[in-house]
Amino acid sequence: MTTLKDVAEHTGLGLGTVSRALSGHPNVRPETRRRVEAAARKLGYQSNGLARALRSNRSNSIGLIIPDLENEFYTTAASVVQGLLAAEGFRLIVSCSNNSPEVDIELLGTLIENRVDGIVHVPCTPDGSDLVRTANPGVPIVEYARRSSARGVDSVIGDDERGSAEIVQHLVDLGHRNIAVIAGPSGLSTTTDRVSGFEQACRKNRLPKRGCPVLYGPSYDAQWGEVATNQIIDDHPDVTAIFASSSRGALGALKALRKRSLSVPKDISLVGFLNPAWLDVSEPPLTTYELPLNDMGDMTARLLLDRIRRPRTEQAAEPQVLRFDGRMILRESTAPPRTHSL
Amino acid sequence: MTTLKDVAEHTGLGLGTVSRALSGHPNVRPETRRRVEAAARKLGYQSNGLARALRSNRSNSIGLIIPDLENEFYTTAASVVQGLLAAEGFRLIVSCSNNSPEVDIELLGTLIENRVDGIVHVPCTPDGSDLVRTANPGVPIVEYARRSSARGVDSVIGDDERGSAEIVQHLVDLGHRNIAVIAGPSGLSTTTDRVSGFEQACRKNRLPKRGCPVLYGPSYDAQWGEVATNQIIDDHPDVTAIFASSSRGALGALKALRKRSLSVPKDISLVGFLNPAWLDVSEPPLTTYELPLNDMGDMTARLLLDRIRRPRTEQAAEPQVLRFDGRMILRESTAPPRTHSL
DNA sequence: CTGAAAGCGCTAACAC
DNA sequence: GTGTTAGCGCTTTCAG
Repeated sequence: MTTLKDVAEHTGLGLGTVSRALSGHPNVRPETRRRVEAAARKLGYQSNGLARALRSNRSNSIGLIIPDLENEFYTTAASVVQGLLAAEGFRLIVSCSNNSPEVDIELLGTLIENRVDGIVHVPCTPDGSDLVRTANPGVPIVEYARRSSARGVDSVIGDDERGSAEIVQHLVDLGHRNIAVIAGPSGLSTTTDRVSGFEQACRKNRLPKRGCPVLYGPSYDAQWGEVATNQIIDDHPDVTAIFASSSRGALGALKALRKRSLSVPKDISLVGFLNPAWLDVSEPPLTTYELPLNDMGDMTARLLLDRIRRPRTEQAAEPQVLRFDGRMILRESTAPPRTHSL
Repeated sequence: MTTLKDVAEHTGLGLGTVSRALSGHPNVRPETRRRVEAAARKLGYQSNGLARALRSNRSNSIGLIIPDLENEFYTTAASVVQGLLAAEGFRLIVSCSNNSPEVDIELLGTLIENRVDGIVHVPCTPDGSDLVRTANPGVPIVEYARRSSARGVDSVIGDDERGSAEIVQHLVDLGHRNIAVIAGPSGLSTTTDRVSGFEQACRKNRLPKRGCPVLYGPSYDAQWGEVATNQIIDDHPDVTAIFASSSRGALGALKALRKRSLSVPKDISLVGFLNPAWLDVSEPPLTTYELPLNDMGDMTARLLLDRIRRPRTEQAAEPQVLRFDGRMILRESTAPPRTHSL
């Protein structure tokens, strides 16, 4: 592979000059720059980013850790963040923890090892980015979607609590008093917040506590949604409405209900959470709570860039928590509770 | 940040020994290794991957360029590939070209600059990875899903042609003779292959050429699916079945049909292509052609690893083209052609 | 404006 | 087994 040195020798110029010419440094005669560029092109020169990053101590890359590459909730964020960062000259290194805390830690380590300039992190554990944060106070980290107890870390999250409360209230308004929630893994802030919103609404409306089961699961995926739904139908025959607190969970619930030939909303009402593209061509179209994912991704990228670029002294000492409101989307999956038995 | 040198000084050992101890080199006394490890932990040492990669000329990272981060077709591949590579000690750098040839080229350049050990590429143009290939004959590249004219590049693709032909044949068997296809951007091999399969089936069954319009579009996304569907209904009233040749296209078609209150399959039959998770909870569940994405992703990763690890001389001189067969999934979106007018 | 020189942090040869 | 040394390819002083 041709190096800067090769170009220097080829042009008879010094290494420094060639470097400056190629990196757009002002103090270079236009004529010289042209010569260098011509030689570089001719020799097929490709600058070595590793060497540059090592020397200049800036890698121009940002790490992103999401728990699931096949969940639109996270890939939307990835997409938005990558778009914005690319425009600012940063590369995005996307990695996926599969919701495993061990992998998560390991990935954080690798990112640090590769000297990324900043990290967007969807933590898989309550203490989240803490380990890395303490080991490495230098790298700016923004937590996305879920927040953790890590200190000195900004976060951009949706107002899950309020969203949950709102959507449950809608069910109550229709007359439901026995509502089940398909929750995610306990310990994640999203789960906690969504369940908390649910319980808040229950309390406010004096719903019977034991008539409103909360099913914590191993993940947010469709399979768990399916299992949980079957469990609800089997073990809680009084339940007339299900709140699937994630998009994949809703998908699973839909599948389970369909397999059992239960009609939504005639036999049972179903609401989702989040609004993936397919949710309004489902049978039936699902009532849900939409979060402004584009704005959230946008803000995540901006916040991180700001942390990277502004000297620390200028910045707010306290980490920021930016919470985004969503809105309910009424579709056709809810109705007053059934009067017949299943 | 603490460096190897710091650890060396702290332990009173030489730089080389410390390096060996930490990288698991056999020739180190266990006792010494323990001491080094303790010191490293105590000082919060984080090895610098950039320096290692620069020196050892191996970055342990693989680049992946996909055209769309929000399309499950590609993210599934990303997920599978990343899983396999992670197990082998490689990092995956995911980037997204947004189907823009310029961005695509640029991303390839960045990957090369950062000295990735290999590249998985979904090309956005007919000549694909060619530019980089010629500029940089050293880096192994595997093209995924779409193949290009680039020389010396392996590819792993689905048998789009046969899949198309099969699914169109199903429509013909039901009695349809006026079938429209919502195709993607012309020039992509997937588009070409799918259209070619379609035309093959048309010819074989002597369908009227001008009664079977092919709508090429700007992208594979849902919006184009919607636009195309409207166009078909408006401009081709004889069409009784639509072949949406991508998953997002099918989603758009479904939305358009729903908006016009056309019933599938009573008014019009609709088949999709590929089988995202939500496709069987849609209204109606869509008949489609499923590709073995997991196997394809798996093979992509293996092929690339092999190219990276095996000396070039041992390898097949000719680039390989691995074509994967899929299978039709019959659901409820097709029926004999309508006998009424719309 | 340009050249020379000093490293960034690490690995790999080579001596001991 | 361990220490020493020479760079990987680049940026960035510092002189001129």
